[in-house]
Amino acid sequence: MNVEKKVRVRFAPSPTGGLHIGGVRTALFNYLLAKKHQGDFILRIEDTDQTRYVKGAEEYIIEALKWAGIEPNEGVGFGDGAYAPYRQSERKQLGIYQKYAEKLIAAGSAYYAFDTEEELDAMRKKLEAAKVISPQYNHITRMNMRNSLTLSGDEVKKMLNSGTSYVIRLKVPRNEEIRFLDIIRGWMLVNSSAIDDKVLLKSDGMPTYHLAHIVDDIEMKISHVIRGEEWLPSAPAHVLIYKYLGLEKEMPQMAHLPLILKPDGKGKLSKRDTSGLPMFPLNWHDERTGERYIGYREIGFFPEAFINMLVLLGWNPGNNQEILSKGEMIQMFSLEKVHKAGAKFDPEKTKWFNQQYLRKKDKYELAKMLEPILKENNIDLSQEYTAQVCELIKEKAHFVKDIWEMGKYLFIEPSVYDEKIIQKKWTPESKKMIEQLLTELQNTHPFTAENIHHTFETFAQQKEKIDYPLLRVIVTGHASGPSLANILEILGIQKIEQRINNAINKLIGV
RNA sequence: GGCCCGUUCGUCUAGGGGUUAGGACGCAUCCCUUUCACGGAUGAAACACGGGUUCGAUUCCCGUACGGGCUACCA
Repeated sequence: MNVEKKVRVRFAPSPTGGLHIGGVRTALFNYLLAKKHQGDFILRIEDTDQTRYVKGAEEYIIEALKWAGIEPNEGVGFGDGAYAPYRQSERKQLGIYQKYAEKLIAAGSAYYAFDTEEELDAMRKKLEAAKVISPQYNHITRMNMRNSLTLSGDEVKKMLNSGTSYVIRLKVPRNEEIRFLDIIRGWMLVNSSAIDDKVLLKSDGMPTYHLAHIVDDIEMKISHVIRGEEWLPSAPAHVLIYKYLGLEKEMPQMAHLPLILKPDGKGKLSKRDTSGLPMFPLNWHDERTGERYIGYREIGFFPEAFINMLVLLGWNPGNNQEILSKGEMIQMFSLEKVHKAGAKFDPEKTKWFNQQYLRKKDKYELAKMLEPILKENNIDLSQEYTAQVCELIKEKAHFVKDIWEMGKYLFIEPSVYDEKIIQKKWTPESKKMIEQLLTELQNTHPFTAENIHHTFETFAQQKEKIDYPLLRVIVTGHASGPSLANILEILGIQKIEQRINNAINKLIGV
């Protein structure tokens, strides 16, 4: 390992849709490694497949990274560094990839192939019919195809000049051991015979991922390639390309992250998964397909909780700490501690993380976050009042919106009353008890939870037993909730009076 | 099918040749609380299987099973 080399990592998504949480985790791990080593974190857009380009995806990726707090310091949307442009379609215009592809051809490590789609199809069908175990364009089959290895030099020249459509393929050798080190998995050993002659440059002049990412990683001086495990099978081909380019020494270190798996069932997490929590950081609307997906931001996740949950999917700090600030993550992060096995996504635990962060929030902070919901419901109360409600309800909530849902009765007078309690507890005598108690409450000064509690006690001692569940239902409508004295304190005596009177009027006929 | 990767409680994981195999989520019971929640306590719950290596394997090696990934002019 070259210790002199500055850590430069990149997140390189293709703009083919909304960034799903697996992608965010990959970005996060890249970010953490960069920050830990005071390195650079780059966003590169890999838009080499024009047929799959989705409008808005790039903006989505940028916004998602910003929201999650894992911002690149270089690249598309984050300011050009010394290696612009950072969009592969733009880099293609500069002829960067063509140059490398031709270099490989000149070295005899790649070749032109003129086969049409139909010819390729026919070849595969033929191989399948012949029960060839893995039908692919490789060191054997290429000799039966139309390419610069089988055609004469003159023919090739003629076809090239006449504008015949072609691709450039990697000439993968027969029976050669390819070895490389993966930081997470250790040494990998693969025989080249298992690798096909990958297309490097497509007929539209665009590079494939295989060529493009290597060229860019080299030119952008990337030190570590951190990507998902789905890339592991093609990594040996990539090693070969570095070698043929004479860039073995400059090859970045590799780290293949374990996949995030579906919570139930099998397979890797997909955007369509409906296990209860979103698969996207932000709302995503695909204009082309019309599909809509909700995001973590929109259902009320805190970005800190979101990345905390993600970082622990496949990594842990080596102790029992689970709530980690971004600073702590950076400090403790290391690729060596990344797990090898895939991690099943657990929605329950994910919610728990948000709950932990919610509890740590200050009541005024929460009140501010609750404001939009209150506004929506035309509720206009002082911030102090809202803050008190937040303080009281937050222990029960997972999300800010839970405070609204669970504490609604603190904002709005109840119109319905828990039926079970009413049926069981409400009697003509209840009215008297409640009214007497109200009088005592009116004489409670100052109107604090402590004094209210004291009023209850003396009332119960000197007058009669208090039916707490009934009182609670009359004031809040609900059979359960936080301490009644606390609720009463927040509501204040005026609201209590009003609620009790209204409730009695409604219930009297029951 | 072929190639590659993986396998510790239901889930996320710690650990690692000799441990009562630890923590967290979830679950259950109890305590606290006039209720729910929070908090506290307790409990049920795991080294996939078979062979080696070894005095001793959950830990190392090899197989098998199972799971996953890849197998495009997609990334």
